[in-house]
Amino acid sequence: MAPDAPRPPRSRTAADVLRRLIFDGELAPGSDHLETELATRLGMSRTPIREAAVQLAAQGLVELRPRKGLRVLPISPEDMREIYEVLTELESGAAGRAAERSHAPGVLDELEAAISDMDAALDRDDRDAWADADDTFHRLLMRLGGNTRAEAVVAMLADQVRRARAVTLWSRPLPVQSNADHRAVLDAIRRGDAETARAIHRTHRETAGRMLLDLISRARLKAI
Amino acid sequence: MAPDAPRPPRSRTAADVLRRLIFDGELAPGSDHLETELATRLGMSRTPIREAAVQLAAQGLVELRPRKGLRVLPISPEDMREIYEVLTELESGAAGRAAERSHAPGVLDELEAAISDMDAALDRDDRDAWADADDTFHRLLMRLGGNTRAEAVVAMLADQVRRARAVTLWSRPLPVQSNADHRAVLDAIRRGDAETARAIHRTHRETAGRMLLDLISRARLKAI
DNA sequence: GCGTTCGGATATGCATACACTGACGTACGC
DNA sequence: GCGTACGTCAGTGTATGCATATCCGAACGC
Repeated sequence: MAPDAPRPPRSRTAADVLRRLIFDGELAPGSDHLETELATRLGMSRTPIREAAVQLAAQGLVELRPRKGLRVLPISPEDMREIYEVLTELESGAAGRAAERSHAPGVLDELEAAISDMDAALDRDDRDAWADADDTFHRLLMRLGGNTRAEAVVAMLADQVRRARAVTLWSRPLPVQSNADHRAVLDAIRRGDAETARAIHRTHRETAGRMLLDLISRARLKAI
Repeated sequence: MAPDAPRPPRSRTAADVLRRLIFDGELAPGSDHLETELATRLGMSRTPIREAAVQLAAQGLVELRPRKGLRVLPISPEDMREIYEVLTELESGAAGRAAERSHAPGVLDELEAAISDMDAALDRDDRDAWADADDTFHRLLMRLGGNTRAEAVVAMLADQVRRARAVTLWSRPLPVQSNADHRAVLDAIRRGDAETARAIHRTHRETAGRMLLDLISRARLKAI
């Protein structure tokens, strides 16, 4: 028998469920939701809902407007630029540090595996699988950077743009260049070439950011 | 008469007061504090205290441990390294972008003023005033970078190390090189020389970080 | 003497109750 | 007809009560 898992606190459940609802678009960007309404919807009282709301607000996913309810923050092109700028700096820094450090043998293989998964997904034209593997790659890369703060910040910002990807993933060109970049970064890390790892990843993110911004502005999306 | 300000929500007061107590060291690093105790101390019920606690936890200032109370997180040398790495990357990025953008006339003068304040404080050997002006300089610099996310992240991390400065400020050498760096960054921004602004500020932060780490490890401080 | 189990004390997590504030609509005055 | 003032109502912010889970100590067994 699995030792029955202790029931997670309701506030935690609330935060998890709300996050999922936001990512899935069930709580649309820009929409308002009263605490009472959410409490009923999740089958709990307002107290844990409020606690979760405060956390999500601290992570920049929602905004708490007294009497208006909790508003799911839309991401404007300007927000997108900001987020990608920070991602670019922190991730390329992590790539550089990853190259400077030594790693347990298996770890780099995981990165390799994520890249292979992306390749395979591209062959099948399975964009969702590609996106998942891409997430994994970037998450592993941050882990290799050996800076938990940077990791946490990047995770938070990645969450903020996650919703946007649902929109852009299907209208963007197939991300083939992306994967060449990933391999080049991995190679540089293997060789311990910090400067190259940093530079390539920086360019990679800058390009991706510009492409997304372009996509969004072409689509006349004022907010996502 | 000033239109009487509406009374701020208790939860906000709680967060502000707790932050101050932490910075002032009245809630010592590593110490535990029960919600009930804090509620009594701040003259309010547990509800707003909890809300504030969740916020502070999200900012990485405290940790919520069921039944142990809220624990003021100590900063280890390792934490310090992490934080300075992120500060280095985000601030130097901001310095670079600040040089690329154009600014309203008065704005750069504020930066200049902060630097002068630091000079004056150094002449008086007034380290507290120097630290305040240094804060102002770095805050303004981030503002000039034009990235509110980066600004928020940096502010959060600066808060995390604020306590440490109380310890290091008095044992470190007089920060004279610091000010030369600041002027050089400002000059580069004025000239629109992004590359130089970025590079100098990066070196500035790297040096400061190494110095602090050195100071802390010399003092055998395992945590602050 | 040491380990284990049981019981009590206690802090928390959550639900609920309530007062207050801000918003909106209506009605009145001009 | 337009602007203003008042009343009503809803939602939040906060307090409080309670059930539960956990931790510590003591007592018992080995």
